[in-house]
Amino acid sequence: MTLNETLSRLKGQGVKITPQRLEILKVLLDEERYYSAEEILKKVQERYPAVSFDTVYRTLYLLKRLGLVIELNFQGGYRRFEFNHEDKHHHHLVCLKCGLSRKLSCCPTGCLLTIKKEHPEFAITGHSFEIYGYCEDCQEDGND
Amino acid sequence: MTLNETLSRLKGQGVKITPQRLEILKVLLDEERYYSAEEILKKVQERYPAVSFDTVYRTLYLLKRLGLVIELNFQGGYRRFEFNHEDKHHHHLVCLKCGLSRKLSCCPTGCLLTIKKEHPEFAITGHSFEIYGYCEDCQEDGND
DNA sequence: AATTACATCGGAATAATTACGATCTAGGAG
DNA sequence: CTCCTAGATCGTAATTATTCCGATGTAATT
Repeated sequence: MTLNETLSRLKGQGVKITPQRLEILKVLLDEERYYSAEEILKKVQERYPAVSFDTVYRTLYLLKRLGLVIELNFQGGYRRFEFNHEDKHHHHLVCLKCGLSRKLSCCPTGCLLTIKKEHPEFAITGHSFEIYGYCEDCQEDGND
Repeated sequence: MTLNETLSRLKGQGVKITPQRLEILKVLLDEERYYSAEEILKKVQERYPAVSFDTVYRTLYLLKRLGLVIELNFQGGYRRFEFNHEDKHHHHLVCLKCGLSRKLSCCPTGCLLTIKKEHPEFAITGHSFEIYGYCEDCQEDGND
């Protein structure tokens, strides 16, 4: 999705476009990877030094509620955020070091169907499927 | 795995069995579900009121390193811990309200193979696959 | 029973996230 | 274009989860 498409979609939902929100969106759209809240803050502060964490978190959760951002909970309790370029749901291959993510072509739907049959009493609301490892660049540095 | 099996396995690894560790193990073995660190602390304090968070966290990560405990990162950044009853890797159906978990019979190995072929440059170290929802009991109360 | 390496306690430090009152501003109305 | 107002932001403080640390205690070996 382009920045303009995103903006008009936001306007359509009655969301105000502030310079801070615009900058956060630019950061998210710039690179296809998971960002920590702090990374986003730092990048936005390069242009708007006064931006606060509050704004970053509020904007991220706003975008998440609207389906434009995906949140991932890494092992160790680290949360990261990525722009949801497509509308349809998909999974990721994620680098544990730099946060780079690659979209995956497959989704374990077969498993899901089996599970729904096996546990009809359970109200399933969602699932996670992420593959972790180290990308080409991060394998070279010692990864700990 | 029974408590005794677990204890002898720990002794075999040179781990001291303290009353606190014993109590934490009893809590984990009692019920098949994910616990937050705080829940475990509370339960252990029923018997040993002086136990500290430090001990709980240290013990959990000790058990995790030894493969006896699994850690899961819930949406929202909540970390929870469960005893790993079996040695072989498996996934869970998890209740977002009470933490109850049911072991799943299937693992998306098909997907994994496809992905390995598609991204040979990526060093895969692990994957997560969890299904979220509400268990029978928690559907009745308003779930938010 | 003595020894000692490792555990624990309690509280303080750190880190991540959320809350809040005062101030500011995007975008619609006139 | 200017005014108006709901909603956004700032700066900071509060909250929450987790980790650290020095003093003390203890499991298990000798």
